[in-house]
Amino acid sequence: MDLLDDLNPQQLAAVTLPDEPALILAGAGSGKTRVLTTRIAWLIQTGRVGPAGVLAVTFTNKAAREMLTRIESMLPINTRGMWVGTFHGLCNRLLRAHHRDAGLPQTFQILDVQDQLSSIKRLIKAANVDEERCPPRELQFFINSAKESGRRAADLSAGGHDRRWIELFAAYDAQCQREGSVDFAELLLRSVELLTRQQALREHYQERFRHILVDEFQDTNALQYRWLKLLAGKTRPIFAVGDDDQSIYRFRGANVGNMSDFQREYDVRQVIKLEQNYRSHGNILDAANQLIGNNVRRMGKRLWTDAGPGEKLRLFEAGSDGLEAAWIVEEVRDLQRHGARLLDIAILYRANAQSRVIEHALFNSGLAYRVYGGLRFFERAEVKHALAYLRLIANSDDDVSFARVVNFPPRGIGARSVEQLQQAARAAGTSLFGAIAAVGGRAGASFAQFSKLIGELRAAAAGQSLAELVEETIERSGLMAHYRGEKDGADRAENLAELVNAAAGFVREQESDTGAGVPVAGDAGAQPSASVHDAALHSFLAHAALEAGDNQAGAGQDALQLMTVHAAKGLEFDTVFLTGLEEGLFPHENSLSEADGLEEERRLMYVAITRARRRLNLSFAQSRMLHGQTRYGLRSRFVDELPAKTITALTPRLRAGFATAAEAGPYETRGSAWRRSDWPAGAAGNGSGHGAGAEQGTGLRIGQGVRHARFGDGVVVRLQGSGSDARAQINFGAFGVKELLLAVAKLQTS
DNA sequence: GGAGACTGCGTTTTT
DNA sequence: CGCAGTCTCC
Repeated sequence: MDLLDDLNPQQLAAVTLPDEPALILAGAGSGKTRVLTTRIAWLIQTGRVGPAGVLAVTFTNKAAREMLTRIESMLPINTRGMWVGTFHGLCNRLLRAHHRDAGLPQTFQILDVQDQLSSIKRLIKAANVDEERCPPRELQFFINSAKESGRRAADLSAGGHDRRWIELFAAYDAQCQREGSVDFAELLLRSVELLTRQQALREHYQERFRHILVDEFQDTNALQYRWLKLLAGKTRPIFAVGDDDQSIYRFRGANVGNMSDFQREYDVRQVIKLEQNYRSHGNILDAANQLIGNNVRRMGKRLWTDAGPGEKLRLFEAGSDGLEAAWIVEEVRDLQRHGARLLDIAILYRANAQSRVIEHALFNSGLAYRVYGGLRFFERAEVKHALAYLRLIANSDDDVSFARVVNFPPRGIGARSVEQLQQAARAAGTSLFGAIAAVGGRAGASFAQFSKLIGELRAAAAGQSLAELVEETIERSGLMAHYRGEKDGADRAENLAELVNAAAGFVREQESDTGAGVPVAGDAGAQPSASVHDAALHSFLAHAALEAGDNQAGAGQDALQLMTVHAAKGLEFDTVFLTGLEEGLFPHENSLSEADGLEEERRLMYVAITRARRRLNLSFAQSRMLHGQTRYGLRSRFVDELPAKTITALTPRLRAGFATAAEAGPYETRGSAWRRSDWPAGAAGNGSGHGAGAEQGTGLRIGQGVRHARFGDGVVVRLQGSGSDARAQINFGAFGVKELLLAVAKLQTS
């Protein structure tokens, strides 16, 4: 059977496991996705299950798509009946099909994080609560945490929580219910409640889904686990794939404990470990294994490869963050000279703020780069504005959207008018839109005009394609004209135009197949939708909320890949630069006070290391500009946890640094081959201007040795100001650290 | 209603 | 330092 060709024994065992609960511990690069998809294909091919009996859950849309693509390439079957998607996408599908039983309008809107926040802000204002006493973000976190642990306001006791918060939680849920909107956590909670309450429905799905497969199981939260258990019932096997060593989302509610709970609760007989790694060379894996071995709470796993040791890891100590960036530029150029593509090189960091210095250096060097993790397409303000109009067309009671665009583009409806309308709405118990008739005067006339616009767009929609509706909406709402008239609005206007394309593309995809996250008629208990166009619009809006879209265009271009370690999870690169390996930054200082915080940081480091296929470059800086001031960091403890024999330490020509000599503690350099550093002329200047303040023009840089007539030999630890105000802090050892005005002080460089 | 000053804040973030 | 969100004044 060619499906099973080339699987290693453990993979084969996992793929062909009998129908029983299974836990697959899949190490980084061990062929996890392959096992998951081959398992599905094998189950179908051997007739153990039909496509409609498969439920496969992932966390990201990308992973879900990848899974579908692979299955389709393995089997000549229609994946239409299969439920493959994200937790949220599948919940959306479930709730659309059974909206009545779930107590929702069929047209319920999905609130993304921003929508939810503005909804909460509106609520706080309406309840006359002081935002100081109740920060919206904190309330949002409170509500989401509660929901993700399966609790509603009624389930919370006042003890421990502020009673006001619980009241606001209840009021928020009531507001969402009234407006027909559902936040991300609600999608899950509503589904869990629906399945818990409706026995017949639950049994229907338990009967239907004969095999349930879960990806990245270590990232599931309490509610998602409950959801899985409800669908599996007592009989259906769950095939859970995960890696406890790659659990890095605890701060978002993920509970690694689900893995051992699952093992216990389902009496999993055999945990299959996938430990053969097909990604990285030996030295990289040795480093990863030794590092993660320092974690106490593990299920236990050791990656190995038959690819040979490969290159050693390289460790670079930079004088400053700017110099670290300059070094990366040099190294990248070197790799390029040896034929490497930029696309295969990643620069990773712990926190987004670190990217700026690196971007600066890359920009000046002319190297192409792409930063992941910014605003995504459907999260952009202009796109959200357009979507708000579309949502109003779909459901005029959507107050979130109403408030967002009633005066955007500006049409003379101010805060006072909106307040007036809000009062009228509250008095009459209607939505904002529904209260328009109750407002008189000039404000009333403005509102009526807005209402007319929405009504006309809705009427026109009946005879239009989705793309035409989108286009007409952005034109007649005035959005397009607004951005065209703005001096920096060209990009935004372009994004609006792109939204029309996105709508057209979406419809095309719908027609060719039925992807996850789309309401499907024909499921048990499904209620037919009102009209074809309505359905298309609603699907599109759900799609926009559930899939934020690509980070940016140009993904395939040959450019360096910059991202946080979190964002790199699941990806791999020939060469990885892992930067900012300093105490306080990685591991992050905030994590040290949390229980299990250090272990999670170490798992993060483990994820970072295992991204590299051939080359892994580690770096840290003696000084780093953070929050407007220079900080001196020590080398990360994680660096010292790596096996010395896998590392080559590099050094810049001038290593006499303040941090090194006086503060860095045990600083012997390990590894053997010291590299004769070949700084390009002016490299120090390159990294300046940004990281280390006034390096430029002073002829000095951090870490440089200098001689003063009175204080003797010293080391530059900080530079600030420029021109005649340029000053340097210099450590003169016995004389202490002095701040000198460079225009005055006579310094000799040494 | 909107541009420009002012303040406060600063891990990570699949949906 | 750089930004996002708020405030103030026209």
